[in-house]
Amino acid sequence: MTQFTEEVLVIIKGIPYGRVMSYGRVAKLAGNTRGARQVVRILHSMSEKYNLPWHRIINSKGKISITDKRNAAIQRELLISEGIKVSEDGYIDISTYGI
DNA sequence: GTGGTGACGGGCC
DNA sequence: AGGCCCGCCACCA
Repeated sequence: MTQFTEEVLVIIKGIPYGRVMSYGRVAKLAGNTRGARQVVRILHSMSEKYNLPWHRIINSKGKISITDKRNAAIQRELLISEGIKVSEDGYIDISTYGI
């Protein structure tokens, strides 16, 4: 467990209800501007056991970036259930819901 | 050691 | 917006 990883966990858990943040943004706040891919890894491996709001993480274009159709649909549902508007192809208005 | 692989980002059309 | 390209970096076979 590196320092960066801990920071990422704290930041992600700190994203308020109804807001979203991009991978790169999280990485930057955690202290590594180029750590977006590492954030992805952390989400993949720890989102379940650490109970992370992984659905509040989207890419810099404001779109759900998950390749797995199944999980992408789940993320969309979770966001909508938080009052966030998500278009059918997975776009979120980042200027409204972004941090 | 080594090469392929992403739930990515940014720059440039 | 969206496509293409390249840089990045931990992970895994």
